[in-house]
Amino acid sequence: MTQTDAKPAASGRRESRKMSRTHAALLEALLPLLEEKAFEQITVREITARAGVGYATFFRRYPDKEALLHDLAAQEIQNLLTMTLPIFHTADTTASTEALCAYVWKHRKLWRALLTGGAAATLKEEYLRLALLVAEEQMDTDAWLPVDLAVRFCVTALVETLSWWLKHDAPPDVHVMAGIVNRLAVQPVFLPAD
Amino acid sequence: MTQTDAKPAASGRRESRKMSRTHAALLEALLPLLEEKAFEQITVREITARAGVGYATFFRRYPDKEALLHDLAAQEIQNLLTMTLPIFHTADTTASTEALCAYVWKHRKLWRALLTGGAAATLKEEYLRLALLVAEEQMDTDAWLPVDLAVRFCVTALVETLSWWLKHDAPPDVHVMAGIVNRLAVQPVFLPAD
DNA sequence: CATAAAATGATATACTGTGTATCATATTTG
DNA sequence: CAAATATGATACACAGTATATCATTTTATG
Repeated sequence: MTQTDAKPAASGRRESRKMSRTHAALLEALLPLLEEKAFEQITVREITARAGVGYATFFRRYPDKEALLHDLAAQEIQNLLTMTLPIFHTADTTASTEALCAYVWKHRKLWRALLTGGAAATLKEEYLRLALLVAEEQMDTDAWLPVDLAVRFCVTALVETLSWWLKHDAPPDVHVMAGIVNRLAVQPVFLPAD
Repeated sequence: MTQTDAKPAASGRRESRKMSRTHAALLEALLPLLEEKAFEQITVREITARAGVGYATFFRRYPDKEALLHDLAAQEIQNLLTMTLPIFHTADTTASTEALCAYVWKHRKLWRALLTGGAAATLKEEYLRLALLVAEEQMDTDAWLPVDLAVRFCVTALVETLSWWLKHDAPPDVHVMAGIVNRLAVQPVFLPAD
């Protein structure tokens, strides 16, 4: 994910091997650190030390820690969103939900780091931002529930249930988890009956 | 809330008038700051400046910012939890949910500051901590949903919907909001039918 | 292969914020 | 009034961020 274009630098200039190595080293250094501690208390020094890269070099590529996290997560978030959207266009939401859970489970090492550390809040915000963009046009819930609240609820419930899943000691299998996600995060939005 | 026992200091020693004034000044200084910006980017210097209190004096009472926030919010969180619990012991959850929303609306100035700033995460954690303590004994959901996940979901959904409510420009009235909260945060846990 | 361009490492520096220590002053308590 | 103590002001050590500089290494190019 994101081997290229970390810092497009305006004009399309290629990334030398050296830059690529530095780039990859920083990305690969963050992941294990996210498994160890919360994102907020990871220092740039730790990242650069683990990456085997000079401290100042970090700021030549990223303006701050958050940019590195975004670079690491952006593509994965987009993927997850792409798998989330079909849920709201199908009569039977079960299949889509199960596909979503299967995807997360397949990439659970990455998602565990992204969701169970202190990075979760940042991740959720970015996810929410993208989701709200496509919500107005694509998603239509019943009038009793404002669309923006519906999106917020779904994303929040999804992130919460998934992070519970990924940090659980004896996690339910994909099918069972999909059922839970469906009932907690999806169905409530589509059950308008009073 | 919490005029007394901010720092029990082991042996029960009374709090002089001077201490009380300092104590109250700090608590009352945090609230307006929370309405202005996220908790993380509020500095101790700002708090003490607004409280009209020396910088070092802050650390004589609280070990850090978080302790002050906790002191400010602890009682309110307990109150909210007390109003939340009945929801899970009644057949008709509507009445309890409505009482909860009415309470939050009545204290909306405080809760808006607590939930819509960067303090929300800390608040939610504390709320969750207390809720999990009483969950095992009091709350019983259907077997398909692990109790700890049920509690996490409810608290998360509750905090999310309430903070949406409090930061909304034209917020729904208490009755309508109670209906939304009921459907999004409460019912999903109690609708076991497949 | 030689040379210019570019990225890096190492280091110094400015800055912000935290938390502690000290001491003179003001206030409370007995 | 006198002792105890809370406060204000200040200095300080410390950690982390972000920038700047320059010598060195690597890469690109003729």
